[in-house]
Amino acid sequence: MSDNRIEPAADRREQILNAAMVCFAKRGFHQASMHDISAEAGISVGLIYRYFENKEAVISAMADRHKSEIHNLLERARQAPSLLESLEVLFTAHCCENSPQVTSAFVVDLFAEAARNPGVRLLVRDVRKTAMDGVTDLIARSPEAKSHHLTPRELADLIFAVSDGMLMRDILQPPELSNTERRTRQLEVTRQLWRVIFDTESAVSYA
Amino acid sequence: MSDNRIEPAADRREQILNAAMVCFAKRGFHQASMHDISAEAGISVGLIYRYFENKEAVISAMADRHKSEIHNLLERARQAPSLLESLEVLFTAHCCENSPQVTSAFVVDLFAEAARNPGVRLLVRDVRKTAMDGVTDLIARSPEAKSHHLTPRELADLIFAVSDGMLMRDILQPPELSNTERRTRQLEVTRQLWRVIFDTESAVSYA
Amino acid sequence: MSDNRIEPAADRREQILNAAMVCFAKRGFHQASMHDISAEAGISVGLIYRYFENKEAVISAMADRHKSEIHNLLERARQAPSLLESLEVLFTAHCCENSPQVTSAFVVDLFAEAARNPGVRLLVRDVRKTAMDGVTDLIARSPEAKSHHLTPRELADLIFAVSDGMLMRDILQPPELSNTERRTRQLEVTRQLWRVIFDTESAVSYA
Amino acid sequence: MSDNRIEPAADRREQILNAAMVCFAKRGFHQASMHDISAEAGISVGLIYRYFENKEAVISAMADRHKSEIHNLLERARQAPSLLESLEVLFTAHCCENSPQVTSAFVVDLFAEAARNPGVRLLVRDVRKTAMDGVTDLIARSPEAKSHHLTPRELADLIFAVSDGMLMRDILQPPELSNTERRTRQLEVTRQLWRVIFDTESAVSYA
DNA sequence: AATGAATGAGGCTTCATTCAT
DNA sequence: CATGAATGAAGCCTCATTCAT
Repeated sequence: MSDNRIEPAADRREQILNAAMVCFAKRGFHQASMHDISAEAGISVGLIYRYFENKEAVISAMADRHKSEIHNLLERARQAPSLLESLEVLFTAHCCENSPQVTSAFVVDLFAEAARNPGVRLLVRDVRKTAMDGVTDLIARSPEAKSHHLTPRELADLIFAVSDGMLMRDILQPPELSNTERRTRQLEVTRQLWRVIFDTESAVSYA
Repeated sequence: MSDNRIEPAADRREQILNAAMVCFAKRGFHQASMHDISAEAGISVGLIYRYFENKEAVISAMADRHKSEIHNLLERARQAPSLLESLEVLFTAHCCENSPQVTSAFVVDLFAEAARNPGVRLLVRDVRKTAMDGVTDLIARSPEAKSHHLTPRELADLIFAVSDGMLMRDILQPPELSNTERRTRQLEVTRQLWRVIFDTESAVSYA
Repeated sequence: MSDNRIEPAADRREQILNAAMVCFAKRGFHQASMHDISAEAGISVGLIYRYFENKEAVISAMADRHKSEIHNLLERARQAPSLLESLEVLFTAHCCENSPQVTSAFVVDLFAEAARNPGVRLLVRDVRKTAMDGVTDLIARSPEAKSHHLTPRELADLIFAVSDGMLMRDILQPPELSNTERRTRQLEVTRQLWRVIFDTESAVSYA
Repeated sequence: MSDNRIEPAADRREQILNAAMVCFAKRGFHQASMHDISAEAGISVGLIYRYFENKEAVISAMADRHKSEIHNLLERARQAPSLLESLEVLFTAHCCENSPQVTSAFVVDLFAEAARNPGVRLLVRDVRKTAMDGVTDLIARSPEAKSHHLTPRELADLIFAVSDGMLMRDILQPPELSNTERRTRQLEVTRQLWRVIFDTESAVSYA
């Protein structure tokens, strides 16, 4: 009565997408071959075509998974006890093997793809919008932001820019760096952003 | 006595790199074929190989051009009359057809390539370091930053993150958007960042 | 229940190698294109690469087949009732469509390749050594050679030199010559060699 | 009054052919590129086409040079004081840097080419005929062969076969072997051939 | 006479995709 | 459902040859 027989088709799709994610992160969308993916998944090439119309469809499905992963991330962020902790969740997801869909290399590739592929662009745009709305809401509800002279939306804009920028920064790290180390570095910037946005000392220093 | 015969070899390289930039921005490094590039440059495929050992070498040369373009950008930023204006130069270079080497799509592709290609990674890392040092210096010399509670380096970190993040955001814009419009949007964020970092009102609001 | 399904993979390799042999003999290793081979084999180009890593590997496999063909030849020679008949087997193998791996043009190309390609050189050297040992043994066991003033090894040296030389001679024959005719000419030389080495009349004439 | 200005055109041809010989011996006819040859000759590619219609013509000219080299060789052999010494000259020409046109690798390539290229085949056939006639004559005039039970032509056939066979054998030698060493090995076989053909002891042993 | 930039056909190889089993 | 052999278009690169200078 193992639960991997409940929805075999869906499972297969997952299995393939997991393998594809490994390959895409390792080699990039267009450098990873269907054979790479089938080998990583331990199945035959032909089987992939039973579950996905073509390679493009795998990429799209991947982007879809990214979308739902971002949703989860947002949910986790929402449940954090404070806004700072929410931000820390958002900013370090790509240093966490639980969220392989947020790997820096993958996300950057996703954007590169979005730049040429209208379908992916729409999808990513949609993801960003949802995420942005979520974070705006998060901020709006946080006591710290109440009296800030920037609107919640403006703050969310900034926060997302920094988050994306850190993804790109992460790519330049030596690949042998551990997740924990990379996480530490990302947290430093998070805290700086925090202080810049909310720290009252900035006021004092100008007094 | 036309001036297109002064340095034929160097000119050819430039011509090829210009064409390559167009193709890379349009289709991505690995999706652009050598034939695409030769056609865009109006020459034969074989000729490219007189000037570049292989496609990889074209990509590297491209990354090199990006490096010097960033140097120029930094110089221009340095000459701006105020720190805010420096930042505006830095943040809008990719909305300007004078700087095709800073096109958002190209830069994102460059990072995607850096994620797998150690040679490109080192180069991009080097570019970032130089640029970061330049901006840190810029900040250190600006009166506004003197009494800031974040160090110039920390501020530069933030500024770069935002700058990179905005590149990624730029990619999601509809492609038909004009440079001016895109520029306007980028400037909004720049100003928000500025206010967050330096605006004294933030202090007041906490009073 | 046709017997062409027994060992599909091995059969494919054979099929490809057979086609390659035809092409190599007709045009030479480096003049024969992969397309030529695929066309001769009646398959697609890509399929060759499922069975051989690259063209070099096809050449090597070809050299390997030559090796085993030479082994067979030696075996046949060993089973001949007399040394003379053994030599006739050895000297006329290249005039026989049963042994396409000993075609003169192919063997000469193999040596030409051996001159530049260390891998092939080692392989051919190995083949020669084995063959030489076999022939030396053949001679040592023959009654005619017992009292010869040259050692079996020295005789084998000579015999091989003549055999190789006849391959080269064979190349200069008009291509329209039939196998039987070419065979006849080769046998003449074989018999001359025989008489020179073993004929007692040579003694008489000096008496 | 330097003599390299008497026939500039002829000199250029020689210079090119010398370079071509180096390249052909090193890489083979079809693996050597026109650029290789021009670089070896220290001239431009285009210049080769002023002296030769195309690559094929260079190969043919090369074969022609081989022909005259063989003529010279024959002349030298003819002037040797004894038949044995004539044979030694003939059998070791390819171990001598004075005769680069008889390099083993080159000659084998020439035969490989002759197998597909009718023009080259005719030429090589012609060379062999002349050489064969020369050697037949040499033998006919030598006292040793007078009373031999094989005709001079038959002996020449054998001698040529051995000579060619030794060329092929030479190819398998390790490339680092010096000319002197290779020469020594070739002479051993020459002497064995000699003893087999002419040594009276062969008679005695059968007595 | 000499150069070498330029061309483009053609070679090797890969890979998305199909289909018989 | 699953396999993997098979296809062939397309990509990278080389090289014989030409031609403006």
